[in-house]
Amino acid sequence: MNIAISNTSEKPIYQQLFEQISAQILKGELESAYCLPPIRQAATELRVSIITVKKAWEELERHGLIYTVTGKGCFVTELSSDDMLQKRNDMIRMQMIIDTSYYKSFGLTIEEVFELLKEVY
Amino acid sequence: MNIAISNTSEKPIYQQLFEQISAQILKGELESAYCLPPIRQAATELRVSIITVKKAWEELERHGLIYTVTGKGCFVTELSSDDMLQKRNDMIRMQMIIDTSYYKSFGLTIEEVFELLKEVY
Amino acid sequence: MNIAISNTSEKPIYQQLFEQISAQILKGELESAYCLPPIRQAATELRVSIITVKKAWEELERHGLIYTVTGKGCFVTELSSDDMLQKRNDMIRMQMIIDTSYYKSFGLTIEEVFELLKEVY
Amino acid sequence: MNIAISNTSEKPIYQQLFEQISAQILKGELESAYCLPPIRQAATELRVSIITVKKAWEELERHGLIYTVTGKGCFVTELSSDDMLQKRNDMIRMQMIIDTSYYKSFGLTIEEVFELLKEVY
DNA sequence: GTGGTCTAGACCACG
DNA sequence: GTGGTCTAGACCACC
Repeated sequence: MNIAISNTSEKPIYQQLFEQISAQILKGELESAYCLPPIRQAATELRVSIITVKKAWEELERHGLIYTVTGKGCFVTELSSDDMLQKRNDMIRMQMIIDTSYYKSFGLTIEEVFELLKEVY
Repeated sequence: MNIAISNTSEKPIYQQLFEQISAQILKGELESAYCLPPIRQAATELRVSIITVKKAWEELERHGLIYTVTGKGCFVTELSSDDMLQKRNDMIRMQMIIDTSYYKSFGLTIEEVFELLKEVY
Repeated sequence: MNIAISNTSEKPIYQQLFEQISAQILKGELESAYCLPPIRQAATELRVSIITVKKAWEELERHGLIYTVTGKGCFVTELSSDDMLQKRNDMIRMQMIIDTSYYKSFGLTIEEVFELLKEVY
Repeated sequence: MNIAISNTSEKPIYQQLFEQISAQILKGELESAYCLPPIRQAATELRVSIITVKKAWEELERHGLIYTVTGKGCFVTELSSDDMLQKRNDMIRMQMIIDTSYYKSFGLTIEEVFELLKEVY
């Protein structure tokens, strides 16, 4: 569990959990069929509520990144590299649509976006 | 008042108001010393509560984009083009720091970000 | 009329008027029996509402600093230097009671107040 | 909650709340990471509206004196004694600039201010 | 007329 | 349970 949680962030904790674990899965850091720790253990480790962990796991399952075997645990779905790349890009693109709409509202051209992004990155 | 409000959006209404108006000011669409509509009128027009409008206006004032004269109304602060560009870029950069941290968590290089961004923009 | 008005200040304009004129009177800058400008003229000069000027003049009269002769104008009350000093100190002391209660709430001793005041003055 | 509220004061209630609590924090009366009472409870105790409390809390947060964890509560920011002294003096100095401008308008020297202040304190 | 403040009461997301 | 948001409606000071 290599997770960093910020209690003060505006992002809900379950969302932080979901984002970080899905990123790890899609980067290939968590192998296929890897068994996630039981939610109670994860909750203890991360010092968050069980409900919070459960919500994050559900979100992962809804995105097809893990599957639950009742009584056994939660396992990382087996995905081909292509599928992983596909899913990764889908998730990023979805976020980018929101991000760019913000930039556009300020009248930025894509060149200006690149310029500023380079500074920040 | 050229404002679009989404009641279903996850973003609070006052935040939407703030973002859109600040964008309009920093794009130069609202001239210096322009008098914003009275909060009660704005609230009626936009079909939101007075308090929601007030909260947005307060945020604008806190960012130095407008100033309030009690009993008279709220006016757009006079800013030089340089100041406006500065403030605009500050606001965007602030958002970009959040955006890029998300991209980075997926292990994307800046080139990959540009690639995907170009598709979306 | 040597008056500076701030529209953005939190202090109401009539209060600003009252404070500045009473200060001028009690500093002896406005001679006894000096005739203040008619409220309409003052309002035009200062670019404020007649009502605002009237309110300030009323406040001055209530404090015994001017007196009104209907149809003739408003005149500075004749005061001995002692009376002036007395009134001046009364006004300042009244304000100081409020000011010091704020300092005290932070647990400041009078020595610390002096220290900080010296920096600011 | 050792707070005294004056409904007759010219100062808005949320401002009174803010001033008294910030003073308590900066005097070290409220320990770091101390959890403020829930806004609803505070509102009931103090017999004011929830919104009034919330506004005061927001002001405290904006000044970096507390931080909010949604769903958990509001906590006093951990500050070093130096930071606390710094912030305390900043707040007082800010007020003193206003206070002294009033004294100055009467032509008072700093010695005269000290003299009168000593009487009042 | 304007904004400033306060109230009571509701619904939601998060933990 | 917590805070976050939104609503409708009221009263006040100022201009």
